Amino acid sequence: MKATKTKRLKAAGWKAGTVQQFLGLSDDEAALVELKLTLMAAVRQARTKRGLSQTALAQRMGSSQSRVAKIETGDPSISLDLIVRAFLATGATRRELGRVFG
Amino acid sequence: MKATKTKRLKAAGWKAGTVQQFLGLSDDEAALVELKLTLMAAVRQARTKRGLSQTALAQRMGSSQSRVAKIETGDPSISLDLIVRAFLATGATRRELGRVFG
DNA sequence: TCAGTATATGTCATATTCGACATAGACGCG
DNA sequence: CGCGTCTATGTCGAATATGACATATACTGA
Repeated sequence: MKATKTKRLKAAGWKAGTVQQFLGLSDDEAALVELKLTLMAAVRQARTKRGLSQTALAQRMGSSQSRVAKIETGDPSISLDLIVRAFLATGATRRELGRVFG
Repeated sequence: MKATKTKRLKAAGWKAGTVQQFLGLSDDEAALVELKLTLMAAVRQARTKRGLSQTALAQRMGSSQSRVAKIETGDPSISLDLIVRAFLATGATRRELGRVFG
Protein backbone atom coordinates (compact mmCIF):
# COMPACT_ATOMS: atom_id res chain seq x y z
CA MET A 1 0.00 0.00 0.00
CA LYS A 2 1.37 3.35 -1.01
CA ALA A 3 1.87 5.90 1.73
CA THR A 4 0.75 8.70 -0.52
CA LYS A 5 -2.49 6.90 -1.14
CA THR A 6 -3.63 6.30 2.38
CA LYS A 7 -2.30 9.68 3.42
CA ARG A 8 -5.12 11.25 1.55
CA LEU A 9 -7.61 9.17 3.44
CA LYS A 10 -7.03 11.54 6.31
CA ALA A 11 -8.90 14.21 4.46
CA ALA A 12 -11.74 11.97 5.42
CA GLY A 13 -15.49 12.18 5.50
CA TRP A 14 -15.88 10.27 2.26
CA LYS A 15 -17.68 7.03 1.96
CA ALA A 16 -15.49 3.98 1.69
CA GLY A 17 -16.47 3.15 -1.85
CA THR A 18 -15.71 6.61 -3.08
CA VAL A 19 -12.30 6.71 -1.49
CA GLN A 20 -11.46 3.34 -2.88
CA GLN A 21 -12.39 4.37 -6.37
CA PHE A 22 -10.55 7.65 -6.10
CA LEU A 23 -7.37 6.04 -4.92
CA GLY A 24 -7.60 3.05 -7.21
CA LEU A 25 -7.41 0.50 -4.42
CA SER A 26 -8.43 -3.09 -4.93
CA ASP A 27 -11.22 -4.44 -2.78
CA ASP A 28 -8.79 -6.19 -0.50
CA GLU A 29 -6.50 -3.20 -0.18
CA ALA A 30 -9.49 -1.05 0.71
CA ALA A 31 -10.66 -3.61 3.25
CA LEU A 32 -7.26 -3.63 4.88
CA VAL A 33 -7.16 0.15 5.09
CA GLU A 34 -10.57 0.23 6.71
CA LEU A 35 -9.55 -2.50 9.07
CA LYS A 36 -6.49 -0.56 10.14
CA LEU A 37 -8.44 2.64 10.63
CA THR A 38 -10.99 0.81 12.75
CA LEU A 39 -8.29 -0.69 14.87
CA MET A 40 -6.45 2.61 15.18
CA ALA A 41 -9.57 4.20 16.62
CA ALA A 42 -9.93 1.24 18.96
CA VAL A 43 -6.46 1.88 20.32
CA ARG A 44 -7.36 5.39 21.34
CA GLN A 45 -10.55 4.21 22.91
CA ALA A 46 -8.82 1.43 24.82
CA ARG A 47 -6.05 3.74 25.97
CA THR A 48 -8.22 6.56 27.25
CA LYS A 49 -10.58 4.11 28.85
CA ARG A 50 -7.70 3.00 31.08
CA GLY A 51 -6.53 6.53 31.71
CA LEU A 52 -3.19 6.06 30.01
CA SER A 53 -1.31 8.89 28.33
CA GLN A 54 0.28 8.30 24.95
CA THR A 55 3.66 8.40 26.64
CA ALA A 56 2.62 5.78 29.17
CA LEU A 57 1.33 3.47 26.47
CA ALA A 58 4.49 4.01 24.46
CA GLN A 59 6.57 2.88 27.43
CA ARG A 60 4.45 -0.22 27.91
CA MET A 61 5.02 -1.27 24.34
CA GLY A 62 8.60 -0.11 23.99
CA SER A 63 7.86 2.63 21.52
CA SER A 64 7.65 6.40 21.60
CA GLN A 65 4.89 8.93 22.13
CA SER A 66 5.09 10.15 18.58
CA ARG A 67 4.43 6.66 17.28
CA VAL A 68 1.35 6.33 19.45
CA ALA A 69 0.12 9.69 18.22
CA LYS A 70 0.60 8.55 14.64
CA ILE A 71 -1.29 5.37 15.33
CA GLU A 72 -4.23 7.28 16.71
CA THR A 73 -4.30 9.87 13.95
CA GLY A 74 -4.32 7.19 11.27
CA ASP A 75 -0.88 7.90 9.85
CA PRO A 76 -0.33 5.57 6.87
CA SER A 77 3.24 4.81 7.84
CA ILE A 78 1.96 2.61 10.67
CA SER A 79 1.98 -1.16 10.27
CA LEU A 80 -0.79 -3.46 11.37
CA ASP A 81 1.77 -5.14 13.59
CA LEU A 82 2.32 -1.93 15.52
CA ILE A 83 -1.38 -1.19 15.83
CA VAL A 84 -2.06 -4.63 17.28
CA ARG A 85 0.91 -4.31 19.62
CA ALA A 86 -0.47 -1.02 20.85
CA PHE A 87 -3.94 -2.44 21.30
CA LEU A 88 -2.70 -5.37 23.33
CA ALA A 89 -0.42 -3.10 25.35
CA THR A 90 -3.42 -1.18 26.59
CA GLY A 91 -4.37 -4.35 28.40
CA ALA A 92 -6.97 -5.44 25.88
CA THR A 93 -7.27 -9.17 25.30
CA ARG A 94 -7.03 -11.14 22.11
CA ARG A 95 -10.73 -11.77 22.38
CA GLU A 96 -11.40 -8.05 22.38
CA LEU A 97 -9.17 -7.78 19.35
CA GLY A 98 -11.28 -10.36 17.58
CA ARG A 99 -14.38 -8.38 18.36
CA VAL A 100 -12.94 -5.29 16.72
CA PHE A 101 -11.95 -7.29 13.64
CA GLY A 102 -15.23 -9.04 13.23
CA MET B 1 10.06 -8.07 17.37
CA LYS B 2 13.45 -9.43 16.49
CA ALA B 3 13.66 -11.76 13.53
CA THR B 4 16.19 -13.91 15.32
CA LYS B 5 13.76 -14.46 18.11
CA THR B 6 10.74 -15.65 16.21
CA LYS B 7 12.97 -17.58 13.86
CA ARG B 8 13.57 -20.05 16.61
CA LEU B 9 9.88 -20.55 17.09
CA LYS B 10 9.96 -22.63 13.96
CA ALA B 11 11.70 -25.38 15.87
CA ALA B 12 8.25 -25.72 17.27
CA GLY B 13 6.37 -28.24 19.32
CA TRP B 14 6.91 -26.38 22.55
CA LYS B 15 4.18 -25.01 24.68
CA ALA B 16 3.61 -21.31 24.34
CA GLY B 17 4.72 -20.45 27.84
CA THR B 18 7.97 -22.28 27.44
CA VAL B 19 8.84 -20.65 24.19
CA GLN B 20 8.03 -17.26 25.58
CA GLN B 21 10.26 -17.77 28.57
CA PHE B 22 13.06 -19.17 26.45
CA LEU B 23 13.01 -16.27 24.03
CA GLY B 24 12.46 -13.62 26.67
CA LEU B 25 9.32 -12.26 25.05
CA SER B 26 6.90 -10.07 26.90
CA ASP B 27 3.34 -11.28 27.24
CA ASP B 28 2.18 -9.02 24.45
CA GLU B 29 5.01 -9.94 22.14
CA ALA B 30 4.24 -13.59 22.69
CA ALA B 31 0.55 -13.00 22.08
CA LEU B 32 1.31 -11.27 18.82
CA VAL B 33 3.56 -14.10 17.67
CA GLU B 34 0.91 -16.66 18.44
CA LEU B 35 -1.67 -14.55 16.69
CA LYS B 36 0.46 -14.38 13.59
CA LEU B 37 1.14 -18.10 13.60
CA THR B 38 -2.57 -18.81 13.94
CA LEU B 39 -3.37 -16.54 11.06
CA MET B 40 -0.57 -17.96 8.95
CA ALA B 41 -2.04 -21.42 9.32
CA ALA B 42 -5.44 -20.01 8.44
CA VAL B 43 -4.06 -18.69 5.19
CA ARG B 44 -2.93 -22.13 4.10
CA GLN B 45 -6.24 -23.61 5.07
CA ALA B 46 -8.22 -20.94 3.23
CA ARG B 47 -6.03 -21.23 0.15
CA THR B 48 -6.14 -25.01 -0.20
CA LYS B 49 -9.84 -25.02 0.54
CA ARG B 50 -10.34 -22.99 -2.61
CA GLY B 51 -7.93 -25.08 -4.64
CA LEU B 52 -5.49 -22.24 -5.21
CA SER B 53 -1.77 -22.76 -5.70
CA GLN B 54 0.67 -20.50 -3.90
CA THR B 55 1.48 -18.93 -7.25
CA ALA B 56 -2.20 -18.24 -7.94
CA LEU B 57 -2.70 -16.63 -4.56
CA ALA B 58 0.45 -14.57 -5.02
CA GLN B 59 -0.92 -13.20 -8.28
CA ARG B 60 -4.23 -12.31 -6.66
CA MET B 61 -2.49 -10.29 -4.02
CA GLY B 62 0.28 -8.86 -6.19
CA SER B 63 3.05 -10.73 -4.47
CA SER B 64 5.24 -13.72 -5.28
CA GLN B 65 5.08 -17.45 -4.63
CA SER B 66 8.04 -17.34 -2.30
CA ARG B 67 6.30 -14.79 -0.08
CA VAL B 68 3.22 -16.99 0.14
CA ALA B 69 5.39 -19.97 1.02
CA LYS B 70 7.06 -17.94 3.75
CA ILE B 71 3.69 -16.89 5.10
CA GLU B 72 2.55 -20.47 5.35
CA THR B 73 5.75 -21.77 6.89
CA GLY B 74 5.70 -19.10 9.58
CA ASP B 75 8.73 -17.17 8.44
CA PRO B 76 9.37 -14.37 10.94
CA SER B 77 10.15 -11.84 8.22
CA ILE B 78 6.45 -11.68 7.36
CA SER B 79 4.39 -8.76 8.58
CA LEU B 80 0.88 -9.01 9.94
CA ASP B 81 -0.15 -6.72 7.13
CA LEU B 82 0.95 -9.26 4.54
CA ILE B 83 -0.70 -12.16 6.33
CA VAL B 84 -4.01 -10.36 6.44
CA ARG B 85 -3.68 -9.34 2.81
CA ALA B 86 -3.09 -12.97 1.89
CA PHE B 87 -6.01 -14.14 3.96
CA LEU B 88 -8.40 -11.69 2.36
CA ALA B 89 -7.01 -12.47 -1.10
CA THR B 90 -8.10 -16.07 -0.71
CA GLY B 91 -11.63 -14.72 -0.76
CA ALA B 92 -12.14 -14.87 2.98
CA THR B 93 -14.25 -12.13 4.48
CA ARG B 94 -13.45 -9.71 7.25
CA ARG B 95 -15.91 -11.57 9.40
CA GLU B 96 -13.98 -14.78 8.93
CA LEU B 97 -10.86 -12.87 9.85
CA GLY B 98 -12.46 -11.79 13.08
CA ARG B 99 -13.31 -15.38 13.86
CA VAL B 100 -9.69 -16.41 13.51
CA PHE B 101 -8.59 -13.56 15.75
CA GLY B 102 -11.11 -14.15 18.47
C1' DT C 1 1.74 34.71 33.29
C1' DC C 2 4.24 30.59 33.72
C1' DA C 3 5.23 25.68 34.36
C1' DG C 4 3.63 21.19 33.61
C1' DT C 5 1.26 17.85 30.95
C1' DA C 6 -0.79 15.88 26.80
C1' DT C 7 -0.96 15.47 21.99
C1' DA C 8 0.38 16.34 16.97
C1' DT C 9 3.72 16.56 13.30
C1' DG C 10 8.08 16.36 10.86
C1' DT C 11 12.68 14.45 10.23
C1' DC C 12 16.53 11.21 10.55
C1' DA C 13 19.54 7.04 10.55
C1' DT C 14 18.71 2.40 11.10
C1' DA C 15 16.11 -1.81 10.88
C1' DT C 16 12.77 -4.47 8.78
C1' DT C 17 9.99 -6.07 5.05
C1' DC C 18 9.08 -6.05 0.34
C1' DG C 19 8.74 -8.38 -4.55
C1' DA C 20 11.62 -10.73 -7.53
C1' DC C 21 14.53 -14.27 -8.73
C1' DA C 22 17.23 -18.55 -8.47
C1' DT C 23 17.22 -22.99 -7.11
C1' DA C 24 16.19 -27.34 -4.83
C1' DG C 25 13.16 -31.09 -3.41
C1' DA C 26 8.91 -33.74 -3.77
C1' DC C 27 5.34 -35.70 -6.36
C1' DG C 28 2.66 -37.61 -10.15
C1' DC C 29 2.21 -38.73 -15.02
C1' DG C 30 3.55 -40.10 -19.48
C1' DC D 1 13.53 -41.85 -16.92
C1' DG D 2 12.17 -36.83 -18.13
C1' DC D 3 8.85 -33.17 -17.67
C1' DG D 4 5.70 -30.14 -15.49
C1' DT D 5 3.70 -28.51 -11.16
C1' DC D 6 3.85 -27.28 -6.46
C1' DT D 7 6.26 -25.86 -2.50
C1' DA D 8 10.46 -24.47 0.38
C1' DT D 9 14.47 -21.68 1.11
C1' DG D 10 17.98 -18.25 0.42
C1' DT D 11 19.47 -13.85 -1.37
C1' DC D 12 19.29 -9.35 -3.55
C1' DG D 13 18.42 -4.11 -3.96
C1' DA D 14 14.56 -1.25 -3.18
C1' DA D 15 10.82 0.22 -0.43
C1' DT D 16 8.81 0.98 3.95
C1' DA D 17 8.46 1.22 9.05
C1' DT D 18 10.94 1.89 13.21
C1' DG D 19 12.29 4.54 17.69
C1' DA D 20 14.21 8.69 18.92
C1' DC D 21 14.20 13.40 18.91
C1' DA D 22 12.82 18.21 18.17
C1' DT D 23 9.28 21.18 18.19
C1' DA D 24 4.50 23.16 17.99
C1' DT D 25 -0.02 23.64 19.91
C1' DA D 26 -3.44 23.38 23.46
C1' DC D 27 -5.08 23.02 27.93
C1' DT D 28 -4.50 22.88 32.78
C1' DG D 29 -3.91 24.99 37.55
C1' DA D 30 -0.99 27.96 40.63
